[in-house]
Amino acid sequence: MSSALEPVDKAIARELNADGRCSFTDLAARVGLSVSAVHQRVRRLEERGLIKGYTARLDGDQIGLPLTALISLTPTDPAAPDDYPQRLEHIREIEACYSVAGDESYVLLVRVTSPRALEELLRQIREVANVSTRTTVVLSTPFEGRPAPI
Amino acid sequence: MSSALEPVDKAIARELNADGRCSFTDLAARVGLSVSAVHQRVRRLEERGLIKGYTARLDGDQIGLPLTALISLTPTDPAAPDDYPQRLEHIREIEACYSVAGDESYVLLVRVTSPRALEELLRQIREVANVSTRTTVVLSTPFEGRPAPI
DNA sequence: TATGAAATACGTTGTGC
DNA sequence: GCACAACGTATTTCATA
Repeated sequence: MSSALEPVDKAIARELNADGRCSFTDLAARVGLSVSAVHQRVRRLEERGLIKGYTARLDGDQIGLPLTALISLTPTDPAAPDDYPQRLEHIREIEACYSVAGDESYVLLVRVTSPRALEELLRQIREVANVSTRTTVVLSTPFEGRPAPI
Repeated sequence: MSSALEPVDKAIARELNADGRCSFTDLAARVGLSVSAVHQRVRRLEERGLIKGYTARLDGDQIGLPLTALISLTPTDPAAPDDYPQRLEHIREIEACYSVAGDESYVLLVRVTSPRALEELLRQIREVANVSTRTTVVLSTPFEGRPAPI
């Protein structure tokens, strides 16, 4: 197994998760280490893949993607090889893809410009992955992307 | 309605969404504007709420939250006032809360340490929000948090 | 809104512990 | 693995167009 996560690294991860643009100077102060030590540790966390990247959280409505949906996938041909994520990866409207336990095989989180765009996206997903879909439209998002409980 | 999104602001949002720690200097070069102009625009996008914040994307396994689940909520008492998000907000294991169209009222995305923690979380959600739950366990995450198609 | 310049703060690397 | 110091670069503000 991978080596245990030290409290300092945990604190660094927590702080950067809550504020991804936090300066190394601030970060150092918050975790009680020198700037260069923090710098070194952040680099290692990035290399390890514990920190997978940094992103600005955007408002869907304001960037022209006001329609969010959850799409559950069921293979049409149960004997087909399970390469669905690969087949779907190039579709940029798909923000996330989860392999799930339950009646269906995958759940996708998608963002589109309009109901028409959703219709077209569903057609594309069914075609490219050979699946049937069940779509749950998101009416509103009380909250999203909250900091992890670490 | 809010004023239309200019191409430059769109580009800024796209770049920061893809790389949240990108420097203003780089950003300026990428969108073809001076550093101070970009600085000004980023501030405005933050104030407008188009940029809601910045975050480091973390690996659930490595931070000790290896179990992800989607939880659908159905109110036990259909006559009760709909203040579910408020009731659930304090539970930090809940990363996102979507109000959805369909058989159920809400879908939650949660991350926990173990099956036992999930069991306890479900108990807590049912108690605090007076709902019944349907849980879909995530087996693996082929991809997540990809950049928005803008 | 944009730019360019000036002052301050920060990132980054090397050295020694 | 950490701290300190030194250098170059980035951020931030302001004056000006």
